[in-house]
Amino acid sequence: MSFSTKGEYGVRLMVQLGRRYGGGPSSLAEIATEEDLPRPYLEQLVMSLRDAGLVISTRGSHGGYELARSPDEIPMIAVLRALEGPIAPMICATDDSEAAHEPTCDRTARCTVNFLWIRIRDAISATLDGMTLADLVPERVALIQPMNLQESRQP
Amino acid sequence: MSFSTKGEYGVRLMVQLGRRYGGGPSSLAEIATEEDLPRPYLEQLVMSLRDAGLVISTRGSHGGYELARSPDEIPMIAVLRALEGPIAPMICATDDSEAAHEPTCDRTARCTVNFLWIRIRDAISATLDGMTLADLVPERVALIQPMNLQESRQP
DNA sequence: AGTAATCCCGACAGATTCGGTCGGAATTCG
DNA sequence: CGAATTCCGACCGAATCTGTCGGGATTACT
Repeated sequence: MSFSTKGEYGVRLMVQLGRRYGGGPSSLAEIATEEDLPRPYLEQLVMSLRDAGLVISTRGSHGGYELARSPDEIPMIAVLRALEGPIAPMICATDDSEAAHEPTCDRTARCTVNFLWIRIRDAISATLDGMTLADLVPERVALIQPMNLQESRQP
Repeated sequence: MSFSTKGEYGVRLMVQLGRRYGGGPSSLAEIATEEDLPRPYLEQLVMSLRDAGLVISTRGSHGGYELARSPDEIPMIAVLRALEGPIAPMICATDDSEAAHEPTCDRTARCTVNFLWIRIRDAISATLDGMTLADLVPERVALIQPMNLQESRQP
């Protein structure tokens, strides 16, 4: 099971915006060139990010997109939720409204199976909860958290 | 991002086989009825499980499928890999051959992004590594690990 | 031997999603 | 005004998902 390229492209877009943070809006054409991604496709993705309040847009000439907040205030779980939808390995394990969605499970044997999806969902959420965009912006990764790269190599 | 119904149906199938473990082969028709799933579709799924060595088949009349080993010797990560393919949130984070697939990443900015996918992958793998089919077979869940259900409710 | 049950296997097919493309309208800056 | 840019909806080919169908191979039972 995998994320789609929406997730990948969108995160790369956010990283680029992170590097440019504080320098005013950047045009999509600029970012599409730098990341070698199709600009019209990025247009679609950035809409989701804008609707989620993660980036703000400036229309007209010299317009573009920029982060709505500083990178360390943008949790990666919010980015991926905006791009890929709710983080749920299975419908019966959505994490949006945390309470009272048990009735969606109708059969008995499946409850034990549900337990599996919930564990997976929680593992992903826990990982994403601990990360912000700042952890992925190159300068900060190199300066502040070099040990994270070491940790993740061979766990 | 989510697993497909292949994963769900396949796991439910395995749980059913877990409950019947030790009682000889069970026909797919039987399991399809009990889980209310389309039998021809289950046929496809069970092929993957058989090819992965997780279940063994007996042909002919009174034939069917049964677990290849006892439930506590079947790690859930093997079940999901057989059903859904490699557990990788993104192509650059496959976990099959653990060494030397860095060269697939060609751009520089993406390396920091790759770091994210690897963390997610590791989180899922770690969760799945700790679970076997025995954890999902109803009787054992109720008798041996009731506290797990408590733990996972509101983390 | 015959028959019923069952796995095995490949082909097909409708729906949905993925991964974009295209064209144009609206907005803003110079 | 004109150029740059976002905004937005429509469209589209390919792949995947979620099955269905038909028949062949194998075995147990009578």
